[in-house]
Amino acid sequence: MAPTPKLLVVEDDPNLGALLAEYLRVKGFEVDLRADGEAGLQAFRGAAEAGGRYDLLLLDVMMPVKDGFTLAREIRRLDAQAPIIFLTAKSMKQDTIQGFQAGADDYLTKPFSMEELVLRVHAVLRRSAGLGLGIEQPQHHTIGSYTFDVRKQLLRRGEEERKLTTKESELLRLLCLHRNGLLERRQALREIWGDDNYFNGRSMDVYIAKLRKHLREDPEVEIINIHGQGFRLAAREQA
Amino acid sequence: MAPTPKLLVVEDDPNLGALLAEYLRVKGFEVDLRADGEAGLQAFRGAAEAGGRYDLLLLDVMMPVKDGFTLAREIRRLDAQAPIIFLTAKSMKQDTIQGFQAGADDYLTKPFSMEELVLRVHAVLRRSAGLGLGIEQPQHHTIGSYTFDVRKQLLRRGEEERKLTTKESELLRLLCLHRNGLLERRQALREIWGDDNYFNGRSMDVYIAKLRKHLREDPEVEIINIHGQGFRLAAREQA
DNA sequence: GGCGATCAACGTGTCGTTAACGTTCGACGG
DNA sequence: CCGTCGAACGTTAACGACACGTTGATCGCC
Repeated sequence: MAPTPKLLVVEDDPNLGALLAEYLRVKGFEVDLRADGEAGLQAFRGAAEAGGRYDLLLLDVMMPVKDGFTLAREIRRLDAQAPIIFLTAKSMKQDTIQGFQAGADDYLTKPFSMEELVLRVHAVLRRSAGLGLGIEQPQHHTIGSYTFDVRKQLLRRGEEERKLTTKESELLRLLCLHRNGLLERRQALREIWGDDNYFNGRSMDVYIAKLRKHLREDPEVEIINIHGQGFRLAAREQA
Repeated sequence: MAPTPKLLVVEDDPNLGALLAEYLRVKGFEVDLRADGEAGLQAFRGAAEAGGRYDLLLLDVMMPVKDGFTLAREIRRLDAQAPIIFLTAKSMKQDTIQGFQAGADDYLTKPFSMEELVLRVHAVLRRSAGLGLGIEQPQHHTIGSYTFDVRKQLLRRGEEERKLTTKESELLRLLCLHRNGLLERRQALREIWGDDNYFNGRSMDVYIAKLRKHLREDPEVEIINIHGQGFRLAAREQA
């Protein structure tokens, strides 16, 4: 997921579709937009034939020509692990919705906020990153004498157990993935904050400070700044 | 359970059935799919005659020809310890659901996420591995010094015995399934309430409070909030 | 009416951002 | 080398937004 993730949005409402595509592009995604299921399927096929691949599919459920669920089924036949997020309408009956939702990696009920959408997209991409290669995203890191549980946002050292906030956790997670290497400022900012402006940069520095505080009981663990570049988590893998 | 576990999925909705089967195959299971109870029974018999055996059955409850519950009873006559997970609809009455629970190792309420399904499948397989004789897996949990009977909705501690309401019981059940792990807010809301809006969220908080009250006699049992993520039931498995 | 579930309201705590100010870094000219 | 300066970074505190906890009222259904 290092470069810009590629999304396919299939949404028949042209207004909403354009809005979604535009917003997601601003947030740093590459977006293809199609207006119905048939066109969506063609886009998916086209990408596959061109040797490419969508990282994530956003499918409206209620569409003319071919609904989102049917489309999902056909796509899953081509690529069974393509991550899919459904966009469902509030007005749908629970019963009819059930089937759709069951096959999704996630789903959003309209109306939803753009912010919420981006959050979900990131979550699903993170989960499915490296899935095809059978590389499970580690849920658990060892940092010197600490252990860090990503999902539970918990940092343990012996009996001590600290709850981390979401941002602390996300940042520490990225640092762990680049352990003893360089975590670039921009990359971290874009992945966690979605945008690297001045203020987000300051915010990130605040969180670096918080993490250093959390980790300072083990003198062998350090978060080192590389001026103008980023940060490096210096720590050995095993206690 | 060392090699690929073999599952039988019986689901009349062809869309959902295909999705389930494909997803589970991607996740490393061998999957047979049947569209109604009668066909499901034949598949089960066929496997037995061929000297084989399914490791787990996933049965939709509402099906034409032969519903999931009837099918389960007939299968249990042939193999009393066949692990079974039911797929139930939200719209079902609680009463009938409780009947199903009696014969189930677990059940999922539609809509559920694929992730959740795989989690439960693994859990049941783990439990049923090396189970020995045809002991029906009782649907009850140990929570610190409490025991929780899901079917009877009873929470016991020593001589004390509290009746739980339906919602209390469902919520506690989900917490138990994720014991010491994270039960995501959205997931719980969707599974129990069917929708995660503001008010359902408040409602769930009300029930979390009630459960904490029920469980506060054992100081080692805690329901911990993970801000913005969900809840964690911290408790040891055995008293 | 009694009970369970939801709704509404309000208090409390947590989180993330921002501001403010201090410190370090590195380039550059003397 | 050394001194200077601006930019980048470090840290703390404060604030606003919002998630959570709790209580009591209300609704709907035996």
